[in-house]
Amino acid sequence: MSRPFDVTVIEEKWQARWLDDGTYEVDNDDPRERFYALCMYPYPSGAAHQGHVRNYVFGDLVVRYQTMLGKAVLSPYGFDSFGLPAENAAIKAGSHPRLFTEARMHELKTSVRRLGAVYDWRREVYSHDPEYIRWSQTIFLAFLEAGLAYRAEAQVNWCPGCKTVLANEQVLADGTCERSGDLVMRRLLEQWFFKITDYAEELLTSLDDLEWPERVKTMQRNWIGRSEGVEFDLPLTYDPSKALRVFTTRPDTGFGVTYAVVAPEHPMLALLTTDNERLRVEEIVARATSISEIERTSSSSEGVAAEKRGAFTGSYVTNPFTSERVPVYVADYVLGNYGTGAIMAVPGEDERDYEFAKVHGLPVVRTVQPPEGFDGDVYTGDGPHINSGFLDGLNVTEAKAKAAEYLLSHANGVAKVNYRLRDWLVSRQRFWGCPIPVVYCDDDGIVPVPNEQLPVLAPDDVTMDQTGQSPLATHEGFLYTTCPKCGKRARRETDTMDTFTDSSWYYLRFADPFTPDKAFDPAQAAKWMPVNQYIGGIEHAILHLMYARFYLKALNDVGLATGLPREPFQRLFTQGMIRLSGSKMSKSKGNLVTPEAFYGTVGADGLRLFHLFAGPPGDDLDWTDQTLDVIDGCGRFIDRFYRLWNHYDVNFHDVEDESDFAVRQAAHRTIARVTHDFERWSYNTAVAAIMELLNTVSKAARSEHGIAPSTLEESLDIMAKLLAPMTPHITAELWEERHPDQPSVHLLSWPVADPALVAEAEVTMVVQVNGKVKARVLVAPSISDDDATAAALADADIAAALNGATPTRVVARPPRLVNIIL
RNA sequence: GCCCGGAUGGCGGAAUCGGCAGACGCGGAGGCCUCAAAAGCCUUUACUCGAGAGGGUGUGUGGGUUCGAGUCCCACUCCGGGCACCA
Repeated sequence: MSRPFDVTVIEEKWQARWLDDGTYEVDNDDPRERFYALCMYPYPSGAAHQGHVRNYVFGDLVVRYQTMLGKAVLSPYGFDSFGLPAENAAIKAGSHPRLFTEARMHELKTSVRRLGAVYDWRREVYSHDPEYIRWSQTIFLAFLEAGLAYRAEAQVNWCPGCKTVLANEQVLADGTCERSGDLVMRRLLEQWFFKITDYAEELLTSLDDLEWPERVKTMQRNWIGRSEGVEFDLPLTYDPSKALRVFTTRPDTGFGVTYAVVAPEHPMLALLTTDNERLRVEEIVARATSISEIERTSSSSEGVAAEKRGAFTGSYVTNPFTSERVPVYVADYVLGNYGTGAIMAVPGEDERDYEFAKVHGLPVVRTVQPPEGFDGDVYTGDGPHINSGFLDGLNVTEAKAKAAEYLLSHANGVAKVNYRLRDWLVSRQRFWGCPIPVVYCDDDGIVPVPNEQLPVLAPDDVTMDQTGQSPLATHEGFLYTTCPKCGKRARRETDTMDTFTDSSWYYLRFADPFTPDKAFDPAQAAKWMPVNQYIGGIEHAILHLMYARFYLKALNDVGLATGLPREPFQRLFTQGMIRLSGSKMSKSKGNLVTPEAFYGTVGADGLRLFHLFAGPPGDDLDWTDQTLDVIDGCGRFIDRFYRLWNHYDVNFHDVEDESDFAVRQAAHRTIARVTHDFERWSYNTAVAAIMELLNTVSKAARSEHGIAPSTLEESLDIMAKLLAPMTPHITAELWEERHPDQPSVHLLSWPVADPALVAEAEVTMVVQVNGKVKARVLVAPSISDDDATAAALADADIAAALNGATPTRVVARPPRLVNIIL
């Protein structure tokens, strides 16, 4: 498309200007009201794609808009620069991940600048910066000292092909390794954990006060998975001094317990297993621990080898409700790391127990009377209890309370809250991450690396080969060191931290990136925290956002964030994904439409306007055949604005008259609309409002009657200001041409609508007869019910529609509507 | 299976508090300008009956509440997402 101006020259001029002038640099002692706007820490995967563009267009609009509102806006940028893709690329190319990463960082930085997004680049941070590593390690050691970091054995994802542990995200939905395609195994390994479960309750309850999308909050609530129940003892029949401890949320179904189950990992399993049953039990345990998680969890749905999923242990326990003995089974459908790792099984009221009972021929007792007509096998709803002794007749809620009370006094029962949330496994057997700063000494055990020896950096002279093992584990210079306590030879930890640790505190370093002697000065960070507006993709709804919340709470508790809020992100906006013919647009799918394709035609401004206009920011965006036409339309709009600005085809009259008043009203009402739309994240309607205004002003200016110069100038200035956060380049350029004596449009105040012009002298009131619109009359906005009714009945069209009939009722809702009922 | 979210013209979408359904844009149709084209500008565009004036229908389906429902309530269908043996 041909443009009436040189888009590339203008855009590059202003991008250089903003950067060189430090227009969006902001100091911590800035006296203005503060606003912290932040887009999620990006992984540097190369030049920006449309997903990035969408993210940064919204972010940049917030930054520029809040600046025009007179605030000191913190807008930092940095890179989540550790991670697997760089490591894999380096292995493939036989080079160092740093080279690959820094090249990608450069590309991404160049392309966000080309988009016109503005940042305080002095504050740039990136995860693999030795300084950043130092503070990441300091935080780890503070957690270690506080007992929030600990080492334990854990079942992890093990890829036999790569001979390494994988993160959950690296395991595909079918249970195979994303890289080698091997079936991922479970393995018991010593790993580092963060005690996020200590914060389960706070992470859950403080969600309530966050201005986050309900969807994200719900996902986090589900992930935390709070459930209230009772933990109690099932005494062993052959030795009642010993007991199997179980957790249940349905103590009311206790009379229906016909067996008990322990997880294959349960510590009492050996004790429970009798010689006769040992072989079969060991089979179950071997299978459960060696097969993939997917295989273990999917076999029930497919009914594959159902009888192999569990076996009788040979022992019995006593049901405290009935005093009857029930068999104890081992089964893989009970998890070792939730609750007590053992359950009471109630096949009458639990689907999973029923499935198992059916296969193993165990009795089913129903304890809740299902409603009439219920024909299922398992009833989990409410109803009066039956077959339940002292609980008979009670509903579920009543019976739960009474049964819990009974267990408290008869079975060492205790009310208990369990969470689905697990501790955060942070060890990664990877090279391209932040090294975990501890050493292992034969005499002193786990010894933290002392502060003055930080950061612990991975050596550069490594060969990234295809063995799949981290080169740290075999690099003798790195591996062997001296124990900080006793001075003897000791081994370094060769695992690195999950990269989610880096993105859990970067927003704090952004607030105070210059402090040389600590991760951040809480007093400085407190000036900006919490982030006023956080913007990112819905795909981080659980992991990143949960981890970052945990970090700030933990940093508070270990004394590194004293005086800071406990929640990092007050408002969150999650933008929709870009889809191309139904699937997510991504580099790996090779279906990218790069932003570069548009810079020479509609420019960054046109592309930005498209992303704002295309639909609600939170909705997914379908990239279709029509999309290119819409993008052209956005460029066309900018051209029309440019031409009107330059008085192309405009007729003038000298003195302002009624037509000018109408134009001015439209302009001021648009200020009100756009401002309101910005506040409620409705950018598509804000763009539509400005388009409407341009149509109105153009029409007036091109009419034979023409427009007063003062009216045109006022309207154009208003439009330029309203457009400034959306299409920053062209508005800056035009403003400079017209107002060379003034500061840049971006440094001016956001326009305020004149209330006198927003107010309406007359409004259109709809008159209906039996709910159908029959006439429209002009009335004063403040008209009374009676006057509105009178005005409606006086209308000629209404008189005709009534045709002499007498209304049975008139509903007057002035000034919008009067409805006459016959 | 459970939990969220959604369904409006040919398309993306608008309707903020229960009150004119379809703003704005894309696409289409017709026209102006031009030797011609591109660009630009103007008109028109939910469906349907009608030459027209005008009428009827219409927000996934079926009910309900109300003077009035895209909006609220009940039941359902389809689509998208999250979680998925968490006892």
